[in-house]
Amino acid sequence: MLLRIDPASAVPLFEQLAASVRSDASRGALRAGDRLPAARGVAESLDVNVHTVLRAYQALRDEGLVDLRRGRGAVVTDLVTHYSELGEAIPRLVSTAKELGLGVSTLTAMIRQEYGS
Amino acid sequence: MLLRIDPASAVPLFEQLAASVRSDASRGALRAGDRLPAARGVAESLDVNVHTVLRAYQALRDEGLVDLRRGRGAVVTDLVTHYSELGEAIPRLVSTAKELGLGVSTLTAMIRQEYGS
DNA sequence: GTATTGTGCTAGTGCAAATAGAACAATAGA
DNA sequence: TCTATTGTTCTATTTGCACTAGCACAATAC
Repeated sequence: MLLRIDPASAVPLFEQLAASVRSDASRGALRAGDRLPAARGVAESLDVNVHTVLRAYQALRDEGLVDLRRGRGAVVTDLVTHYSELGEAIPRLVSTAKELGLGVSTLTAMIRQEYGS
Repeated sequence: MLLRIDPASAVPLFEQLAASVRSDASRGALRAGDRLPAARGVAESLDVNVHTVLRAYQALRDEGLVDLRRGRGAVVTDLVTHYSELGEAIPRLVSTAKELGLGVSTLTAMIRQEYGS
């Protein structure tokens, strides 16, 4: 379990952290019952604030990927199996978009639009 | 040509405006040579600032979807044909994500992650 | 019992979105 | 050519969010 961030990116740190976990989930590197590293430890090793890490964890809890409780930490739920199902569809769409010369923000904006309808 | 926004959304107004145009493009409702409504008119009818509309137009210009010049307005380029090619792949992915119970931000975050790799 | 871990609170800083007003420049059309 | 239209550029202000910081609190594990 390794969390990665790019401090220079425009994407918020807490979103990068959550995305890092989701990425592991869709790659099959995470299984139900696995425990994410403690927020305080992550914060120290990445040199970010504890609240920032916890905000990422809470985002993952809101979408049901982890179970979050004090004393115990962040535990991956059964939902993780669903994430790996998207592990094929997403790279396919992204490569298509790249071939067409579409940027990230363009593609995500189109998806947001589609979601709302 | 109808631009729609949701002032209550967390998504920036200028991005919503750009997304609205992209949506029309991918639906085939826009053709090369079509002209977007003047920024001042859009701003007035949607009750937003002119600069906000122009920022959306400039974003569309940066990605090559429109040609932007004073006096003439925003004219849709040939790139619009590419957008319609994604008109099938995106709804398919989105419906899959919805079936899995994934939210918008989750899906877009996963795509951002995939894009960077 | 004690350390660990998330929860909740207040407060401050920095940045981007959005608004506002004005002057300017290129294009279209009469 | 003259005039209205339309995007461009500039400065300035307000607002909200991300992030940091420190602290006390509560639940869980060992």
